[in-house]
Amino acid sequence: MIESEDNPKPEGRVARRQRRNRTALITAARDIMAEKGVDAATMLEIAEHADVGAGTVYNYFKSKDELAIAVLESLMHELGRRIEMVTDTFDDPAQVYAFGIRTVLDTATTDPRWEQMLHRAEVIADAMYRTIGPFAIRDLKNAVSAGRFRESDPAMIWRLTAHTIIGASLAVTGGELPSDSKVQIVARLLCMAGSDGESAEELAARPLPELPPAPSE
Amino acid sequence: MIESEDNPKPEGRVARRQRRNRTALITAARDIMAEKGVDAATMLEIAEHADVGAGTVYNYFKSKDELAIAVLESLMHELGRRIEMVTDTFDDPAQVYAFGIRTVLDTATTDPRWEQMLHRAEVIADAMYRTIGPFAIRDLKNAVSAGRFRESDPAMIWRLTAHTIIGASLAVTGGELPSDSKVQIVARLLCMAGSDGESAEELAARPLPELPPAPSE
DNA sequence: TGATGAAAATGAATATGATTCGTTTATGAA
DNA sequence: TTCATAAACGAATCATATTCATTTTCATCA
Repeated sequence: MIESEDNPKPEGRVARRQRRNRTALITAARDIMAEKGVDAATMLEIAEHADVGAGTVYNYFKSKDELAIAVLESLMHELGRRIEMVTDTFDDPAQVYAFGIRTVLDTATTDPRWEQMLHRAEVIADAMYRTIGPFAIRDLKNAVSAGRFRESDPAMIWRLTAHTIIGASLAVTGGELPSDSKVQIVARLLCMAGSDGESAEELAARPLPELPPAPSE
Repeated sequence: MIESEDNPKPEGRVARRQRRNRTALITAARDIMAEKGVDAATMLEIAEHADVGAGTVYNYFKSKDELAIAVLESLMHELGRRIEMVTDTFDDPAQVYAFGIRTVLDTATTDPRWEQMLHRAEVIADAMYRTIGPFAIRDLKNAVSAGRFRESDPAMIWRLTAHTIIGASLAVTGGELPSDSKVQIVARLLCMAGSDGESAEELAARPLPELPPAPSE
């Protein structure tokens, strides 16, 4: 029964299970919250999906809110990774942005829950393209390499990108999103850089939405 | 006791009380939600502030969520009104934007609840100014008068502005805002155009934050 | 002026779901 | 093998959104 030689570190197995549990919880919460929204996702459902007891969740996260933040963190991290792939693949970062906007808009026009909010979506989206789109993220990478950012942490740049898209998306839907959809939106934004297994070549082959010409300066 | 001659419409008094109740509820909810956030604001507390019974709220709003949306709607309306004042007063719409960013940043560095999220705020804010700020809203008014927007409803433009600021604010705070702070943020953005009674002259006299030079195209 | 019924208000009761906590189980060291 | 500690557990607690049977308000009209 003695198996200590398998564990060079004394806390090996415990640490491993803890990491597994934490990851499983975030994954389960991410799936459920992205599907139904943060409010509708119950802690019991999340615990069951992660195969732990209801009380165990609170050994890893102080509250549901803290868990939701961890989920958002994880989504943002993944989003950053994928945006990186896209910007490595495409020349014009503005296209990345357009891609994101279009993805959100497509989702919104498809999802019946958003339908009623979107009677003016086409018109507003067009306005958004024309004003924010071409400007906000254009030459994002160039701005970074030209040292226009003082902050060296690239994660901040992805945050900036993602959250600006979220802000713009709220404008698309008239600001009447269900109040807890932040996680849902970010989860959907992941589509913008394709699925996880997709190669850079496949990404490059994806059809991009047309970007209206930038207003002349 | 007959007072029918005071009421040209038969439902005069009822309609008046209904309007008063609805307004009182939105006002109470707005105060409490802006103070503590949507989640922490309880329906009972809101009802008590509005001087109605707990059940009465549900005669006016189907759910807490619907009430929160009405509150956001009301805040956005007020915000639009005030942005209009500011844009009428100042020549450069970019300054309006900078004003908004600075207000959010000031609030965030002052409010102890946000303190821990803001260790990188100064650096990030600078990056935000330099990338989004000068571009996103620059010549907003000119864009409108040049017919660059197809949508004629000016409310959409204020939405776009406000929500972009919200998105950018999220970037400022690293995206780690309490999950239900949307109403809080909009409420604070109201400061950006000064208090309700402030005149256009007083607004013009307010010190504006410096706007970094726009990156050359 | 008082009676009448529909609309609105009420708050006690219900339902849901986050969180706590006393108990049980698993783990690593001695 | 035994012990001490840490983690897991889920039933019980608690907070609060929502419902609903009852009461109150009020415009109408005899």
